[in-house]
Amino acid sequence: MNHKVSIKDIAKIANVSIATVSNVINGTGRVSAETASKVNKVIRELQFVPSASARSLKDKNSHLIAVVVPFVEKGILQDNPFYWELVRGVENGARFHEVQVILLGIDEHEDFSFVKGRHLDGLIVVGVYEDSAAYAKILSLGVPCVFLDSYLSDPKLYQVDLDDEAGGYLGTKHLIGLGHRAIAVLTGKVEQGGVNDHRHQGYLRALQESGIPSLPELIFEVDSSAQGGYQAAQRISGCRQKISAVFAFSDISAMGLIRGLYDIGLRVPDDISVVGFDDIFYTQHMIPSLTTIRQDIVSKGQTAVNMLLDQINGTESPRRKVTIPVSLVVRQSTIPNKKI
Amino acid sequence: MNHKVSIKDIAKIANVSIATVSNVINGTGRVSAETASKVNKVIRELQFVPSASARSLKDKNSHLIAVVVPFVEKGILQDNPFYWELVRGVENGARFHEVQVILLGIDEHEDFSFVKGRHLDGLIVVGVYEDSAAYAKILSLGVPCVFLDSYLSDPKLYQVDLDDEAGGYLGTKHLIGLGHRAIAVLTGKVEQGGVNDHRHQGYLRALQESGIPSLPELIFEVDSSAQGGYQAAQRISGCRQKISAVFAFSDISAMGLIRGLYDIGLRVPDDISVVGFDDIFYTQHMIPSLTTIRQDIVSKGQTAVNMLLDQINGTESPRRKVTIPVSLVVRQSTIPNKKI
DNA sequence: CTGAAAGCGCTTACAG
DNA sequence: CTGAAAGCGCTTACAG
Repeated sequence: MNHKVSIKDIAKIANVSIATVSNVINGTGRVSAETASKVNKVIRELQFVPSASARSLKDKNSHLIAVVVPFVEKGILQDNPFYWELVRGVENGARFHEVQVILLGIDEHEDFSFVKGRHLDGLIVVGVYEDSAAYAKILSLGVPCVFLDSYLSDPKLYQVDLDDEAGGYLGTKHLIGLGHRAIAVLTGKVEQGGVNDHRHQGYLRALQESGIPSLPELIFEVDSSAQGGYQAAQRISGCRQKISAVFAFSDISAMGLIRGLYDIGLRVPDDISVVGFDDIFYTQHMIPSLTTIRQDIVSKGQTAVNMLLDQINGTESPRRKVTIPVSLVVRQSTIPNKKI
Repeated sequence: MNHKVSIKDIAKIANVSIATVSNVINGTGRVSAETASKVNKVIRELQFVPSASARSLKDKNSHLIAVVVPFVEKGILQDNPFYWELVRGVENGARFHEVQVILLGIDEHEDFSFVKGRHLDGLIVVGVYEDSAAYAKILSLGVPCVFLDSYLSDPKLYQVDLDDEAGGYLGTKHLIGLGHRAIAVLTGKVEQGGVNDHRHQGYLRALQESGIPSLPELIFEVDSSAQGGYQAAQRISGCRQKISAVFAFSDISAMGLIRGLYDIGLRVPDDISVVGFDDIFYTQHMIPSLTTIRQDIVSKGQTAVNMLLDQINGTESPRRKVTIPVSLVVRQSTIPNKKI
């Protein structure tokens, strides 16, 4: 289209130097009100927008951050809608600060060269493990980061986590309160000290508190996916222990589980009670609606952005680690244990 | 951290000029194999990554595209997981071409200055209407665009749409085949010539083909959301016509509807059959699982990226308009009309 | 209060 | 095959 207008064009038309135009734009230096308004007028007329590339070439910051999420398989992002919620939160928080968000899936071969290449101001990293290659590479980048759901041990790191232990505890406690004793858990992949491990710890604490022994055969380490939950149904119904309740560590696996149980003739909640985790938006529309542990995913994303920007701007907030609270939402998928 | 290494550092160490380094990096000009390998070695050693800002300052293209999606309310993205699927497709397609993706929610006040500011190479725009302010502004930008689900009349525009009319036809035909005659539709917001209008046209065609009169009282223009579907349940059960089947133009509203019907004592499919639209991943895990019109959302995103990049690179493909096919997936939510 | 000039890290004709 | 130089659009000391 129309040959891109630059600061030079503005300067020429406004009859000032480019330095002055720059000063007007950035509110730096001292400019007379008169000159400023003259320049601003021209800027408006020509719809001038400063070049981000030129700026970041000098400045050394790009007002660009990336949300880094792991791929499931090569090249394709996780299909858990959880990520969408998170990204919505990040977009929302970033927008408020005039920063733009690049979305980025990574696998173990990612070399993160784009971080340098694009002069990214910072990274929001979701779910990396301490011993992963990605983690090491990210740290070596020396760029501001906020880690989500990662439970990293280094206290210097900025992290946003959920109170997973409390979630595990609350869900289990709820079931115990309903008279259930043989409570199975669908943990998803358990990494030492990771999200699911913490939820599991909460489960154990609740059990212990009520003097219920924890049985290893009640732990099902199946995939955190609908398929994973679906497949678990078989194993649960075939279990020696007559399981009366299941706590799935993700709504998505709870959904698969319920469907799986249904297909082998078991009804929720009549035959088995089920508790999920996350409170993904559609849990309330399921039949039966799902009792679950609620977390505010959008606010998690917003919190992460804010921490990242504080870090970038040197407004070092004292809080390096934020824990988002959870709560229990009781719906229809859990009822008192009838065999009591 | 370590003072950013530039092309100059490489040149100095490799004992060549910066022009040569540039040529090696880009495979341009003529460079002896010897020199090239020497330069490459230094690049590798210093882990040099060229600056995207500096490049785009010269080049005039940034290898950055944006996915533009409308906000529901101010500042927050739609919560329909449909968008996540789409974004996954775009990320995947873009990755393959070494382009990065900015995610951007817009409302009617968006001025799109970031497009100029960031020198974006192109835009993938989801669901804008011909008479919207956003549409006019986007066109005036003069930047390559691909419009998704927008049904714009200008034949010059690059567009990816779904075969919505066929979808509307297939779903309705399926219900008619099962003996249903009083078939209600939950349309979502109908814009003249838009997505839902096309689906509605398909519905009308199927009806007409079977000699079934179309009754205006069977058209429910409720929100394409779980809430919208939920609220429609009341009106549907209270309708004069004894409705035996409902075709919801989104899975998300079908889900809300089924739940709403359930809450007032109506069972799907026994009392009412329901067909959805989209085949969002969890439809197969619902109880009953949902009969729906399937579209491949991920491939829609991929197609859009490819068209956009062809356009950017001047590899003008002859196809300006691509229509993604739909198919019917029969599951448990539809059964023969018993009152026949 | 305002302007001339250097420089950010590249690419691209143009010489040689 | 290789290099010196200009220039992309800004910002930032530094003069005046």
